[in-house]
Amino acid sequence: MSNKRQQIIEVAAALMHSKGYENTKISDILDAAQLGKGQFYHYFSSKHELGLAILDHFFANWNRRLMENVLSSQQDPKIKFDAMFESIIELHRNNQAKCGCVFGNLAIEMSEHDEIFRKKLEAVFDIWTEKLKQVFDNMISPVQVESSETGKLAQGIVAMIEGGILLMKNKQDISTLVNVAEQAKILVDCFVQRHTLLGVR
Amino acid sequence: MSNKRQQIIEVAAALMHSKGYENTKISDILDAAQLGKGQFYHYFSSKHELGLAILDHFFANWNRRLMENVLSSQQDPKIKFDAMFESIIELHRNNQAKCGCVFGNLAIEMSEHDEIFRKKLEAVFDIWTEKLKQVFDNMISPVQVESSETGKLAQGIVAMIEGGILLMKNKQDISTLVNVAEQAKILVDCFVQRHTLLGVR
Amino acid sequence: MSNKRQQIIEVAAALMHSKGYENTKISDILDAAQLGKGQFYHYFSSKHELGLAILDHFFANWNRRLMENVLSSQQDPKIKFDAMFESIIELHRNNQAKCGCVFGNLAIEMSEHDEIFRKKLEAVFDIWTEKLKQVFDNMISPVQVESSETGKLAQGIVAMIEGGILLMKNKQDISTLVNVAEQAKILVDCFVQRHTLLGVR
Amino acid sequence: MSNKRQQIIEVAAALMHSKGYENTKISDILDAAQLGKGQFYHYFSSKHELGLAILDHFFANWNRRLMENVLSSQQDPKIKFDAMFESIIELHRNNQAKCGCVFGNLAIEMSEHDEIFRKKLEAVFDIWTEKLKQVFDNMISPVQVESSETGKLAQGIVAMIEGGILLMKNKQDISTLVNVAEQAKILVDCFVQRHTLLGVR
DNA sequence: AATGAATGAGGTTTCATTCAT
DNA sequence: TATGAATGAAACCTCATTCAT
Repeated sequence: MSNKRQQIIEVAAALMHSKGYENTKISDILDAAQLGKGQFYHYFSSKHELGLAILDHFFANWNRRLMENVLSSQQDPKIKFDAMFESIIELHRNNQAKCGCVFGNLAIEMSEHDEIFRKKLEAVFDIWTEKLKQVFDNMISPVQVESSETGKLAQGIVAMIEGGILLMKNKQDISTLVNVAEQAKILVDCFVQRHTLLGVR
Repeated sequence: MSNKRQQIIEVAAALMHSKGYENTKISDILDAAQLGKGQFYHYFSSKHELGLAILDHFFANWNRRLMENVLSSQQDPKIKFDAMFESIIELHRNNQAKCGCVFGNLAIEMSEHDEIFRKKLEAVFDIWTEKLKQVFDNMISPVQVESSETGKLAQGIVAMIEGGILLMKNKQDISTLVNVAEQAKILVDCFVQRHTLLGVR
Repeated sequence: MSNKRQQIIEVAAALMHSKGYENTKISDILDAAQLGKGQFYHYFSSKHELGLAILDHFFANWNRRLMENVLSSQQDPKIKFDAMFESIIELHRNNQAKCGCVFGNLAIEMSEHDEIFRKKLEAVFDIWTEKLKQVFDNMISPVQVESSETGKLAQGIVAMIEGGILLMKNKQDISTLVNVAEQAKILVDCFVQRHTLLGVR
Repeated sequence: MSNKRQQIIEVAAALMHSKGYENTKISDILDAAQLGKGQFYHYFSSKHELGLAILDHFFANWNRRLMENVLSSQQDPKIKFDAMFESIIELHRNNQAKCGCVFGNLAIEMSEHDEIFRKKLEAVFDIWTEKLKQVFDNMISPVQVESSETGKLAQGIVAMIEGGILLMKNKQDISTLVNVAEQAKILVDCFVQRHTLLGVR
């Protein structure tokens, strides 16, 4: 895979994060990457293919940064859970709280009318939910709860984060996300308390 | 306000809910409304103005249906809270869980690059949050908590709903939203329990 | 059907006759018709649709001029047959023997890769063959031959004419077509002689 | 002449036979020949030059297969004439009756706007006509007819074949060509009969 | 000889908006 | 009001050809 291709992906990824798929024009990309008019189709067969490549690019980064480095580390599950929020908040603080979550953004823009995007994005949210579920399982272990319980909690937490980012993007204010993260922690604390108390009994 | 103008708004609202602002073409609207191509600019000065009118239209409906009829009714706050979820879930079930929330959709598409849309949408979420806050205040009354507490919870709940709708739209499966609603209720229950117990003391 | 649409068809028909489908560019058409850039798609949904409209236009003219006015007239079949050649030769003389037959041209350019064009063109050749068959049937009537005999002769004559036009276009010399027409008449004379002699017996 | 050059010609010939000159893209050729994108201009100065080389390639094959092996053999002229049709029909049967005659195809596509192609193609048809004329001269020998008579017949036969192939390509049905070949033989039989009877007298 | 990146003109198509009637 | 024609910038994409290595 050539260097230029990667360069295009990176430049375009920033544009697409900020402007969405449709509103990112190929000419914008080529201008930003300082490439000639005909170059784009040397590296991508279509704008759609680029969009998917960008999604893969974001997925890879996110997977490494959050799923592997944070949620799969050997630390205490509570610490991992908190670290996830720190990482997410840090990211959006760097973006002035304006861009939102690429996955959420694209889910809203593309899911209804593009099945390929929809499936890829579904995988992102599924992986996230599953990883969080494992973290929650560990939080209450050795107590065992019906497996679907932690899975449902995990989905609720992912929803809170995505919704929190959405509100933050609209308000262009990071504190919105910070507050929603607090609420998410409370929900998890509730859950843990309920189940560890039960376990102790 | 003429009849035709309202007709355009209603037809366009459905399109914009499903396809977003940019992907809704004026010609699509006029085709769907069975109006001549020149009609549009008699009623709207630009596509942008139509977009805002549609947003107002959605706001008015939503305000009446949810804010007034449900959240401002004289019923028990818990019942109102549950009724809100029922109403939301009913709406999305009718849409085959595919369209998502117009406000969330437009927030993601427009907030970063269109300040007017951003402000209007911000108002929607602010009103919602404020109304919910009052419901939560009533749930724990006569206990008094620091005002910001219920406000933060309300924001968390709005985030959960928006995030739940986002995940639902991506999965095209209403059960996602149903589950997230459950989690939201749990969070509120936790809150209420914590504060009413304290209050009793 | 608007005037401009017809104007575009006529301008484009001349270009497509001379340059073929692919080599006729929409910008050429708009230049020739003195229309602005965006006009084309007001009248046609695609270049392909225009191509088919042009084909219909040529078909209508050809059908009226040759099939109806000449081959369906009440005259003696031999006279009709000769008149057909005169009409065809006259047409190509006016074109300096350069353009060839639109139907033959498009058959060669489009048949293999465009089923819609192929079918429309097939209809042209089928109608022509059928009309000629009837003329031949009349030439030898009241003698009856197996029906397929005159049909096969008719197909052979159509082939000669199309091939004659092809050679003429390549040589840019009308005399090629004139000679091939002579040969075609000889073939028909042979046929008539063989069957009327038999009939006399 | 290098090996690769010949390889390009052969691959491109097949493409150009099926798709014509304009619709055969250099990148298609290089893909099909499994060569790098920069290779083309080492072997050809332009697409135009390649087109002419392909024409020469087809001409050489055709000349050997039909003009020399068949029409110039030492056999009886009637047998040679029939063998020519067998060879042609065999060729098109192998092509599923879809491609048509390269020479006819290119004559229609190129003659009007490319004088070099036109001349080369004219030579093909002239050679063919001349060779057929000799065959016909031999059929009626020792009877002598005015030389132009057999020449005109020959041109008529070439026209029939090209027209028959054109109709066959449009119908995608080999039986069209088979029938036209029958009609061509009838025309020649007529001619021979007329002149040998005269000659016997 | 060989590779694939680079160029850039130009192709079809889209669309918000304006104009003429 | 109402109609649809007109405009033209700009979108995505194609492709013959040239360049750098």
